[in-house]
Amino acid sequence: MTKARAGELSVLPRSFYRRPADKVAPALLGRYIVRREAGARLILRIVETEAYLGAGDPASHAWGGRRTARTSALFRPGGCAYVYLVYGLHHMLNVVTESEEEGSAVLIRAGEPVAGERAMLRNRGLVEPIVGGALAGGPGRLCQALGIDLDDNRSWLDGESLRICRGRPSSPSRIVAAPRVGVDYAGEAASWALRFVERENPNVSRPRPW
DNA sequence: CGGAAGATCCACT
DNA sequence: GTGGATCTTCCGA
Repeated sequence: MTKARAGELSVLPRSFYRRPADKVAPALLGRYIVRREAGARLILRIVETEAYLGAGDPASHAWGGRRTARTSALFRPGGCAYVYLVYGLHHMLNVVTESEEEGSAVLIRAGEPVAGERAMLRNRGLVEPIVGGALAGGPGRLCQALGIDLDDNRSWLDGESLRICRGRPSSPSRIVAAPRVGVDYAGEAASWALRFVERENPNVSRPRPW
């Protein structure tokens, strides 16, 4: 676990998110998610993301301009969180991109522990230190490790309790693009290379595209 | 109003 | 590799 340095903890400006999701997604690799929880600071370095392009993307919750109570946060301005529940069990953390009403976002799929690993283990309901990469490898695990739930839906990602900071951006040569996970229902869009991972990073979820 | 499916994870074979 | 957990949302009748 590498220590976070001061410059790495400056928050990303909202303008960072005001561009297409397929540009934001790779640019988020290496950034730090910083969670404040009861005085403790939990930090994950982002190592895997997926872009969801909005109304024109059959895999997106905004497909065809669909808009419901659950997905309303997806239509907020870039820089907000969109959190929802799948399978009745797992929370998913998304970053809204572009300007409001676009319905585009980036799903945060995996992170590498930088600080607060103890608290994350507790949040996961684990006692023993974790086996390689599984602490926050996967979107459900990541949310559980950080204690993210529907209370975080609609919040800005530059706030006290949850923010994304500059971190150490992944070098472009180590970024791999691949099809998104779990979107077989989306037809041809299931093969679009909108999943971005840091190559060889053990925290990346399955299947590993390298 | 019913039913099906879901941007997942874990345990077990 | 397969199936079960668990429940909200959404669409069609």
